[in-house]
Amino acid sequence: MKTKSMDPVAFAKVLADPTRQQIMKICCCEWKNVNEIVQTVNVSQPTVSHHLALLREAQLVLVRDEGKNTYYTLNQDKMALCCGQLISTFAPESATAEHLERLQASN
Amino acid sequence: MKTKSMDPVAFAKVLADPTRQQIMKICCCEWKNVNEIVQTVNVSQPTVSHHLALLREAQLVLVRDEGKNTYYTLNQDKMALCCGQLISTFAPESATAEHLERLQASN
DNA sequence: TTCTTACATAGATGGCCGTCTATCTATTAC
DNA sequence: GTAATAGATAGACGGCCATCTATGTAAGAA
Repeated sequence: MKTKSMDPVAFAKVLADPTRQQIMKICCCEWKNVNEIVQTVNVSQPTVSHHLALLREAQLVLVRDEGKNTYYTLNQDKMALCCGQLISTFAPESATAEHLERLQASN
Repeated sequence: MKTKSMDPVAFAKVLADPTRQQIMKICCCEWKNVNEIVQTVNVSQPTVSHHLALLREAQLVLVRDEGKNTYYTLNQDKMALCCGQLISTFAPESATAEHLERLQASN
């Protein structure tokens, strides 16, 4: 599956919540099931499920079902792509943007 | 003045509005006064001033007073810095993150 | 001074969203 | 089968925020 970009406003809205960013950090670089996430954050299980649903719709997490458990991990490629889009839109003259441009051209 | 980073949640909250992103695009790479911005977006002048105040507090715009007029431009360095922070936090294993790391190390 | 233009501020309002409790579904164990 | 556990869904509620109108302030023009 090819990773596509998304509307920068929608992307920012997904990031604009402390609980959601906490969840994203928890399942960054590793797979976590819902209970593991619930035990770390300070909100109820339905609230965590709600946030995970938003992240899933935005394709910012990858999901894997395994028996009774559902495992989530952060979709880093999508994150990098969306952040790159922010930079090329809102910091096109920065050194960072030039660097990413070169990186993209070398593909 | 040295550009500092900021809380990623606060950063995302500022970006999480279509009118605000529109304003940011308008004054990206050039200085615009408030009336020029008002004439482009579809909201009232006080609403534009409100958004500009938020962007100013977040130091995502630079301000220049000139007689009756107030000119704004997008702070691209701050944008690049905050986006870089997002990448290193939420996409640390991506190729993009590695490249930015090298870029930062070469300073 | 008076008027006008540029912009900011104050206060009100309506809608969105993060949270909760309650419940439902599905899978495994007994 | 029943029970228990994992997770999702539904509905309600409260707070935050984007927007508006009205007004304030400051700077140039007449």
